[in-house]
Amino acid sequence: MGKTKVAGPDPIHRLLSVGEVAARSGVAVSALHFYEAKGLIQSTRNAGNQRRYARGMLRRIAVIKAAQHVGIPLASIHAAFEALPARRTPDAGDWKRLSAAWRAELDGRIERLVRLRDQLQDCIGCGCLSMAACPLRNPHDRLAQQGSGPRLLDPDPA
Amino acid sequence: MGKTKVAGPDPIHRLLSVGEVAARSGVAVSALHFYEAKGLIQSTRNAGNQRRYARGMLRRIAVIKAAQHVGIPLASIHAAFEALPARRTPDAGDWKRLSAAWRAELDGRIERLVRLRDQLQDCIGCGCLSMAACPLRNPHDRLAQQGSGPRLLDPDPA
DNA sequence: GTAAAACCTCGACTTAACTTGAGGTCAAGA
DNA sequence: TCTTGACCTCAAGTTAAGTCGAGGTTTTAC
Repeated sequence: MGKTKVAGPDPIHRLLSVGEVAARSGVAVSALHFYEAKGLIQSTRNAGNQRRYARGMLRRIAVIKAAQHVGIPLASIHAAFEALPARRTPDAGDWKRLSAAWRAELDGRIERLVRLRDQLQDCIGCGCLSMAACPLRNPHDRLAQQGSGPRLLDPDPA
Repeated sequence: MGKTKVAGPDPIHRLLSVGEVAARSGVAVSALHFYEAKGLIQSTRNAGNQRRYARGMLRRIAVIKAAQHVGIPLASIHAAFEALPARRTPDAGDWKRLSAAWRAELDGRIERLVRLRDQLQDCIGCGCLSMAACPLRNPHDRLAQQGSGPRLLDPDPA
């Protein structure tokens, strides 16, 4: 990827082309198209039907990336964005609420992962999956009762 | 799913059919076929070309499920299994080594997730992605240098 | 001995999150 | 003006981890 030309010191209100947004956000042009199709970002069009982005979109994209990075699926990000003010640019308070919600989700996920880690060690490491204490154990005398087999470890509340 | 018939108290060396394994492991028959195609499990065939599993395969499947549950992809599970003794049944020590390796991986993942959670809060929550201290910030003066954009947060070492 | 249940293979479909390519248009510099 | 390079749309491909169905065989139970 060569560098996208940037025409000098941009006036603060200049709209950005899709290539510029891609370069600055580190997201591929195709991904931006994709996000737009999914309703995660918006753009206006110029006379020649090319996308033009307001600078604020960069923050939105940064938030998308951050959320993705911690494993939040696009669908959830989309849902969270729906809760943001309709068309006015979200302010500090808006973003703060968003991050608090995700923080809670992450706390839960971390906690779950810690539990799983410990169980994994007990279960695989014990060398005997037939021990009564082992959650991994699948007792011969208790076959799949619910059609979904033994719920090893814990069910994913996602 | 109706219950699969089990012909009384099975002799300990009887081989299991795919349906029995499915019922006991809680894994669908189609998934067992899939795992076999991927080389994660093995079976022999009877005269009529039907799969027959040694009892030990149940443990292997339990380990697959446990690993999957903590987010380890099948490809990695497969790789880990390659390190197990070729055709002899893995013993306690073998499984112990495996779980230790995964434990380490999980420790890393948890640690990373904790860091990300804290950064997420600082970055999104701060209400100003342009602050110098914010890792999410994408400075105007430092455009994507390596063709992959700013490495927000931290790269995934998986 | 026959019917139902379980099994077989193979190909197509599913979701997520994109990428790649084809075929065509728009914009900017020499 | 002309030629790139950036952009457009839309369709199809990709990976993971399976599921589902069709069409056909084997086993089991009565």
